[in-house]
Amino acid sequence: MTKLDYCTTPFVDFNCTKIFGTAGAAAHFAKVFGDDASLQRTLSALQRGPVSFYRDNVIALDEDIADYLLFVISGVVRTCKICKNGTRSVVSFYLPGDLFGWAEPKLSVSIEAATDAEVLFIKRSGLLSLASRDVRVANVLLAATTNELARAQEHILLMSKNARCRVASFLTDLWVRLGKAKYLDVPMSHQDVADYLGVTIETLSRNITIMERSGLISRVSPRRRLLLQNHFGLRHVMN
Amino acid sequence: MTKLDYCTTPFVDFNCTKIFGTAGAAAHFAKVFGDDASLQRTLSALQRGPVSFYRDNVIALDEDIADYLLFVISGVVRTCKICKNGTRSVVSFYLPGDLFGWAEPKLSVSIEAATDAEVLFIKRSGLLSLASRDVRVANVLLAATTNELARAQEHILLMSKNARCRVASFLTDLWVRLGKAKYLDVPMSHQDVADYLGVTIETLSRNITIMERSGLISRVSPRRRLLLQNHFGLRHVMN
DNA sequence: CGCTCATTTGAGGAACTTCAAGGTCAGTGG
DNA sequence: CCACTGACCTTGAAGTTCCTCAAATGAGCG
Repeated sequence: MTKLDYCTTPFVDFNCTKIFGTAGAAAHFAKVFGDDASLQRTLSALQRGPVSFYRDNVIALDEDIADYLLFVISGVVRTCKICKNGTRSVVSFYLPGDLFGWAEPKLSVSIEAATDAEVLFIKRSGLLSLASRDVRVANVLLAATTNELARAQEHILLMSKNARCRVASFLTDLWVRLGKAKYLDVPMSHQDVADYLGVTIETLSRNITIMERSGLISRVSPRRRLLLQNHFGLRHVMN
Repeated sequence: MTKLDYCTTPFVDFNCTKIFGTAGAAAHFAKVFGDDASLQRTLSALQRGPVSFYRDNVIALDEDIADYLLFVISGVVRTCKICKNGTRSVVSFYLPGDLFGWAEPKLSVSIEAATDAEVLFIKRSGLLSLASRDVRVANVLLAATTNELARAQEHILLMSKNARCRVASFLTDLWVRLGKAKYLDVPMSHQDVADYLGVTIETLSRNITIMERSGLISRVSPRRRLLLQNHFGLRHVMN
């Protein structure tokens, strides 16, 4: 867990350049909500953005009123909590295509950009009333929520395992979520990963080294690029 | 974490005596769904039970198809997972009034009675189509899900703290969920609590002893009855 | 009373954290 | 081009927490 002095800048930059126009956002949206034109129009009336954030920008603070759901267009968004003793825990990472923010009525975590990221804000009340009229929307919302719940429960299970297993599981899971590319480019900092896994960065680093030495993974040239070499072995470490 | 030999009897007793009639179930239901008579009739057409389970009975196995949502009428229900190395983790406890079971499409945990318990089964598909017609039902479902999600996220935060903090938080949280009675009668076994907190029963026991010695709590005569004496001190231990 | 099961206590060892130092890399200015 | 800087990651050594194994104690029940 990080100490408070690692904490992110408490600065909301709502005026970042909009990289995507609404067309780009709609394309991302279509993957989730389908491509019904009239539905898309209704949805785009509810949305605000996309808004761009730089790494470590705060998107919404703990205790804020949760009026908007968030839809990640690019980058990685983290939800985290700083406790009184100054340690930080990362509750979840959200990748492009993820829809989240169901807290009622206030946030219990703060929402921050783990990398440079673009986020769409969708008025919660509007989406809810739309869902009561359109079953497709309701199903998307239900799916998003149950998916997030399933992920949270997996996270709980992970946290009662040892560090090696947590790291192996995290890397494999991230590799799957990012589309099983040849290389795994870990997009967030090791500090973020460590705070997500409930270990120190030193323990994280040591366990990556151990797994590298036993031939399960290897570090490749750019900053945080890994090659998962022995998936069978990784699964064994994951239990 | 428990070893496999502590595991629950893999035996489903669907023929236990029905203790409550439908009237009793309806009363519990009304607290959640309101007391509209016609809505109650529609709901009772979807429900099955209440079914009684003895402690440690399996209600539904991991990997089962999740056709039904569960509504706890009495007792405590736990969801848990046994991993390959034989250790068990408890993901969540559900108390009377809790509605849960949103896994899609298969369960990823098994559902078991942590104490003798009565459970109502509600056809998922029926409840969903009812929700698309009745906003009240939809809201109840949304509230149940977001509530469960919030609880899961709290659990994640808990798991990255030390053992003392986890135990204190668990006891306080349980005391609140059970209605802040004078005494806290912990309904589930220490093994269940330990597996929920990701510590051994020995660590759990030692930390209860330590908190008792420092005057935060005290053990009272019946089996697992505690008195939370110093709520301020407890909050301090919880961070 | 004597059985069983659940819980508590103790001692030793493993895993993880803490503290401290060293290394790597990209950006910056001489 | 090269040294300097700061952010980030890695490594080492010492200390703490928690787990494991083992035994004792306590509670409920025939």
